[in-house]
Amino acid sequence: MEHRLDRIKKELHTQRYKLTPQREATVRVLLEREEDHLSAEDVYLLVRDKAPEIGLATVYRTLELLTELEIVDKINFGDGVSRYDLRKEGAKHFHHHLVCTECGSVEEIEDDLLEEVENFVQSDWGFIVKDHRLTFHGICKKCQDRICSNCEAKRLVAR
Amino acid sequence: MEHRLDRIKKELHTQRYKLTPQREATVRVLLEREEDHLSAEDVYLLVRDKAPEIGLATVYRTLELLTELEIVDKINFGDGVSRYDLRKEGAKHFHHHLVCTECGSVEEIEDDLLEEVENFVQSDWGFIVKDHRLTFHGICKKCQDRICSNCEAKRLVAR
DNA sequence: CTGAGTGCAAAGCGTTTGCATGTGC
DNA sequence: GCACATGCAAACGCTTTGCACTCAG
Repeated sequence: MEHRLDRIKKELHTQRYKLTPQREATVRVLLEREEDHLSAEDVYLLVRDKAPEIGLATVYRTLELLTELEIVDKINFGDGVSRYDLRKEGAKHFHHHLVCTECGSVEEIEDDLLEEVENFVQSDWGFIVKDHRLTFHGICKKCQDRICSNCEAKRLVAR
Repeated sequence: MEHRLDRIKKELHTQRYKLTPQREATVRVLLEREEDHLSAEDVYLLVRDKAPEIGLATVYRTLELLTELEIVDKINFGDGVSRYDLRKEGAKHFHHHLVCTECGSVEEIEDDLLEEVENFVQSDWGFIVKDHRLTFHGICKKCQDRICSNCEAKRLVAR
């Protein structure tokens, strides 16, 4: 954890950006809540616990900066809010998301599911892939159990 | 074309929605510009040519209705605007998109690239997939030729 | 010391909503 | 005729920006 914070600090320094307490607090929040998919507002509220005087605009500016530096990914699940997701260290590709339409929970998939598909797009369409976004919408395990007793069966038959 | 319009009209009728000139004009625009990925504003401007008195709010309401009826898909490429894409008739799945980061052009891929991936998500994660969104960001063929003479070579080596 | 960074409030922008009016069925 | 649909303008929510002030390097 501290290790990753140091890396990010170093990256900021390398790019001639100043290391302000606000920026450090924001990065700390992102590291602590890595599993979540926080909106700017979420981050703002959490950072305020550490640094009460911080402004929402600064959080936006910091998140934009971190996006430019490719330290976080800005993602959008179609609900009108941008969410910010720390990039996994050493990850060659973006992770994918499973968004539950029942409870709104978001799971992450680390596996590289798209290697073949990207090769196809590159060879058959002549499109150089730089980045991708893959999100599945559906029903998570927990909600299946909650709302529907025969979902297990459904799951096996589905598609 | 007329055939698809009739189908949509019938669908509206079946669901007890009124067939107003505004709704018909909006659907016509979507049919005519099927290949584009129009924003609500885009649709509004095009519909206004056919029905000058229409209001932007009506366009939004119509697009929302068509989304509910699964006649169009609301998509979001992360630029802060919702775009509306007519569903292909008889398509079992959503098409995917190639967004060029150079010129902003959007190509569509009809092939079902995700069958295997969805099966994996369903069996290994117990997540019932209802829908997906897949977008690749990168450089389209045209821009490759324009900005970079050795892109052809790059493309073959890439990844 | 100096310019990058900040907080605040105001503005921007896409989208939604309240309400009086209009119109398909 | 009547409920649904529309047009307009105001409201909304997220995000960006202008500006004077602050502080990291």
